[in-house]
Amino acid sequence: MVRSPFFDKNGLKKGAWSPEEDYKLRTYIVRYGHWNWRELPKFAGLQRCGKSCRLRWMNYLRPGVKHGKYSKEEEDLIIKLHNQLGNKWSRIAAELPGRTDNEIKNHWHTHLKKRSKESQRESGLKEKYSIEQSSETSQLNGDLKVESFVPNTPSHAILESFPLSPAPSSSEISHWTSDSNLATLSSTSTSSDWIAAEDSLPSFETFENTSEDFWTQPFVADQDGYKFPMLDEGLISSFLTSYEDSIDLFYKVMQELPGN
DNA sequence: AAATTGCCCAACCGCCACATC
DNA sequence: AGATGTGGCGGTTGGGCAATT
Repeated sequence: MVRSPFFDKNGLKKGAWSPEEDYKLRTYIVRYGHWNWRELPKFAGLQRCGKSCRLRWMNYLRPGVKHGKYSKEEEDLIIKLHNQLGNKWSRIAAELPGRTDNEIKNHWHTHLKKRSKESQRESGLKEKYSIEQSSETSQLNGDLKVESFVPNTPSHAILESFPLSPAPSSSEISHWTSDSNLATLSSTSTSSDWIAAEDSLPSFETFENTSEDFWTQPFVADQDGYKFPMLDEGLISSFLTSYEDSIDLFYKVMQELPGN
């Protein structure tokens, strides 16, 4: 489905990401943030260009990114927004929590473009029909109002269905309550080990907001060989604890919602 | 069962806007 | 004011996979 991995002339890896690469990128960003995409791969131990890392993070690894089936409401909203904004995928994505511009763009081209054309044709036919009808009926009975075609749902209806967005899905969160299994990984670990370890990682956002001068600190290397700015240990552990607490709370709330 | 076709989506590429020097 | 660096956006592509022949 994706390009097979290969190395370009500059020695940079291209193509599909391995679980190990995902793990390295996610671990690095969760711990230290994306302070500079160009430099980040070097520090994270990745043979990728910064752009590739950014894309992988934004479209796949970032907490809260939803994958899988689109709801009818989401599809209607995409069509509506596309009618209003055109191919402004990032603007459209901003209205759909958890969906990325890339994913929406793909979904549009593979599913919705056809549907949109069909409904436009239908509405065109309806309009034509209604004009013909109304001119006929008005001639006979005077004016008659014809209901216009309204295929869309208001955007707030979608937004209200994601009260805590952007946030990880409940299935992701259930794996994020500790990062204890990270320490057990090594170069001999299997793909599923890397995937399981990845799923245990928390978001960086809270931490990022906590320390404004985070990236002005000098760099050191941690036990995994990652380089990162020097930080107060207490700050890191308080971030992890508070994040885990809020995740637990969120998970509890999700379980108590109707339908769960 | 094998070959062909078309769909789907992750990832790449080029360009642009903005920030910084 | 111009050069350079970086992030972000939108168009396009490669190739796995399921459906069809």
